[in-house]
Amino acid sequence: MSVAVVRQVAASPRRTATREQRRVQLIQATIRSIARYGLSDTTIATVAREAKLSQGIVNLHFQSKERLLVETLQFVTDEYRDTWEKALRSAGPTVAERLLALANVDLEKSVFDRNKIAVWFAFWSETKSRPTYRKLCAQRDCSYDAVLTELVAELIREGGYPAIDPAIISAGLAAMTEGLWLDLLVSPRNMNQDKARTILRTYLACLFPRHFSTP
Amino acid sequence: MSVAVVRQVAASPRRTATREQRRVQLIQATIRSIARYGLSDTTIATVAREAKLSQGIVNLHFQSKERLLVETLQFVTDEYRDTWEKALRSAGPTVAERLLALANVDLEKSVFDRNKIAVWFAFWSETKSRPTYRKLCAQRDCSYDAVLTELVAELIREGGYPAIDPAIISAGLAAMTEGLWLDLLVSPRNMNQDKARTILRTYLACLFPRHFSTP
Amino acid sequence: MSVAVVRQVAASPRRTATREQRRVQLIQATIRSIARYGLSDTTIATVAREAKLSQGIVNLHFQSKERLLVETLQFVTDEYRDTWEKALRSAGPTVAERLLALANVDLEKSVFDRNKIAVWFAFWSETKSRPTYRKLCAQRDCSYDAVLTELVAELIREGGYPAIDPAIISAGLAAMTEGLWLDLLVSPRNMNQDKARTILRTYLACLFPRHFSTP
Amino acid sequence: MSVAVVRQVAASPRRTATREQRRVQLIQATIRSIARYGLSDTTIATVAREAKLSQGIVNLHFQSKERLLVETLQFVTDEYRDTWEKALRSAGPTVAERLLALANVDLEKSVFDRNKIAVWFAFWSETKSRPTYRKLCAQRDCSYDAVLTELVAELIREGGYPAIDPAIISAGLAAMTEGLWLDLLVSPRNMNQDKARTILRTYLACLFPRHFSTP
DNA sequence: AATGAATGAGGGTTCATTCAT
DNA sequence: CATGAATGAACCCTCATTCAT
Repeated sequence: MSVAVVRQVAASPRRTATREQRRVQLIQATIRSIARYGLSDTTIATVAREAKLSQGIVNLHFQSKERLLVETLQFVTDEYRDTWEKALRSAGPTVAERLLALANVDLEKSVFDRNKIAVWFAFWSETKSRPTYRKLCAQRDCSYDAVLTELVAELIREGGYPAIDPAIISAGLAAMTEGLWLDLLVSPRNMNQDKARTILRTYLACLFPRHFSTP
Repeated sequence: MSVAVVRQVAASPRRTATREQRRVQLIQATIRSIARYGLSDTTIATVAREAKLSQGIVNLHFQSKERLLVETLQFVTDEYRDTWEKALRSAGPTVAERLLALANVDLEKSVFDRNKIAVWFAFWSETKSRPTYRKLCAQRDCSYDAVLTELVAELIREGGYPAIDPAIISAGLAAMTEGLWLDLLVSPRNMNQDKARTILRTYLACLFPRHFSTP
Repeated sequence: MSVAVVRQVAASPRRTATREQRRVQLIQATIRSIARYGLSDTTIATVAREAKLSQGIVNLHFQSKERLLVETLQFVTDEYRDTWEKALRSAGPTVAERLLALANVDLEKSVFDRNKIAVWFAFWSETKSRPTYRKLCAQRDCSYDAVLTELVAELIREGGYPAIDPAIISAGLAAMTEGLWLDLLVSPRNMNQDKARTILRTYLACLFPRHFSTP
Repeated sequence: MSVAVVRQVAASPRRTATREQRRVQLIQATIRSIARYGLSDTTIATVAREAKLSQGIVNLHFQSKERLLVETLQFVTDEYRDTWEKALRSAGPTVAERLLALANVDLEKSVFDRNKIAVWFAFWSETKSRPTYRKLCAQRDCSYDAVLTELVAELIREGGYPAIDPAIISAGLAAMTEGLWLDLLVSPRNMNQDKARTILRTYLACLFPRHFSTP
């Protein structure tokens, strides 16, 4: 993982650290800080402490705290897209397999993680007052939704299911996983990966009984 | 002394009522401020300005900003519970009607509102770093989920649907509405009350085809 | 003096201090700080310390350090104009008396003072990079020069001196007093009020021998 | 090792010359920066940028910002002395010619220049809080005043003017030119070389009518 | 000799809190 | 009860200085 590499660098803040490496290191520290202290208690000091670097370094590499946050959101967004694109590429050949792979990405260990989710919610919660965040967050969903809708459409055709607008189905699917994230965040005792998967699979089995079975 | 007088006045029911009004006034100003500026840009000054009162008033009535926020969350939570309890009371007699009424509460005009939702997300996002918030938010879901699960269970029995754990169904339902809130928050152009209702109804029709029809 | 009043207020930072009084108090503290530490070593902290008030007070009353400085320059400018206007009003009736009174204002004890002069030079030195300062400083000279030129013109007419452009004479006079300020600032041992007065009187005696005698 | 090579090179006269060139380059960059941004906005970064060199170079050659500034003042002082000494050497043989030459130095194109004057005022303004600056600035005037006073004394003797203390005259003359600098700095639209020369010549013609004519 | 990434003290500013009125 | 001036800790950011390269 790139995190490991960064950690290594953090241990020896030598000149060898590339400009880009430092930026990633600081972004990772920002993510940890948001997860740990929340967005409104994340300060340049907490980020620097997480990165085990000095205070001045953030403004050296990002000019301002605001830019650091924007680039952090950008990073998280990119990372998320990379994850599901990769999952799609390594999925089985059938439409059902591809759909399940895509849906499961959101419940994967590295994604269905309270720290990561805390970061998402931090940015979402500021979405209304900060147009920049909203745009970045909206972008995220755009291509994801397109792919999901396409898969749903194919599956409906393939399975001869009643002709329902696939966009309605895919929106419901996406909404459900996001709601499951919230449950993990707020009620971690009542939610876990298995349960989330069961809930989602149950939904899929209900929608596409000829492709998925009830868990 | 004036202290005695004050005590006396404070003890009178009329004064107490006024005191309570001020608190509500400030809590609503807090909600407006969070919706407008975000939680991390909500200051005592923005709250006081929204309430058209002086700076000192918040600490006078709530001792600290932290308490104001907690009581605001409490208020929002109570309001939400009141809303769905009332909806349930005024719902039709059948189980299906009651279930639909409950599910639709989340998509009601006064609830499915970007300002209100922005407040929910603000608190949710701090949930991980502030146990107090988490408890209040978790409470919210507790009784709601119990009622929802019970309704789902009854409907399954009533309709002779395959025996699936009703908790799994109700969790999925609840998750979906929360995900729809997120969509409204982040992509207001792609989401609205009608679409949300269609998505939800489609899901219900799929789950309980003998009770709900596809929209 | 208003300074005395302010001092009194500074000793008891009570609520009785008017908004305007506080502003004046802070401006006076700024002047002392510039005189003592120089403009580039004048910080909000030094100003607050001089005023015996807390750090936050400057931004409370002036929003920013920049505004405090501008208003300080404004204050100094106004004060200077008041001084010479008052001197002119209380001067004798003859033109020569009025001219001497005006010229002597710059060498008066309250004006020909290293602290005050240090403040003038501080702002003048930033004049080139800060248009706001330049405008305020240029304003200062405007009306002063007009009055001085007028007096010179009358004196030339009255004394039947060779017809020289009075603006040239008055510009020279004004320049000389400013140069004397510099001497007091840089070489306080070689310059003092008496010497400055002698230099100026010698110049006037040379220009207008029928009105002024060599000291 | 390369260290040895470097040492060797450093010892060579050619390298020393380069070293001196770098220092001058940096001092001139400092002058430009002060003229452009003002003393309090002149940072090591602005100096390095003006010199088109890296950040670290200033401390490499001057150990500290403070020393750079002192040496810049020293440089400016030396340059000024060189200018008037040269002017004196290339002046005509008569006392009047020498006096005029000396007086005109201050109004010469290379000296009567807003950038240069801005630098002078920057240092003068810090004179009160920084003894080092004051000494350097006072030195400047010392020899200049001596020469000027001597010329004035000779001229008085030569012309048979009334016996006035020549130091009083020369101080007035010097003060006037400094005041003219201020006018150029603060009111560049109302002042220029020609006007300044006229003002000064008018003064000289008034003092020494048998040597100078009114312009 | 020269670079420029990194540091951290200290700058201006914000803001929760206090308190005299 | 209500106000708003005042406080000072803590924020973000700048910048003189250091040092590995």
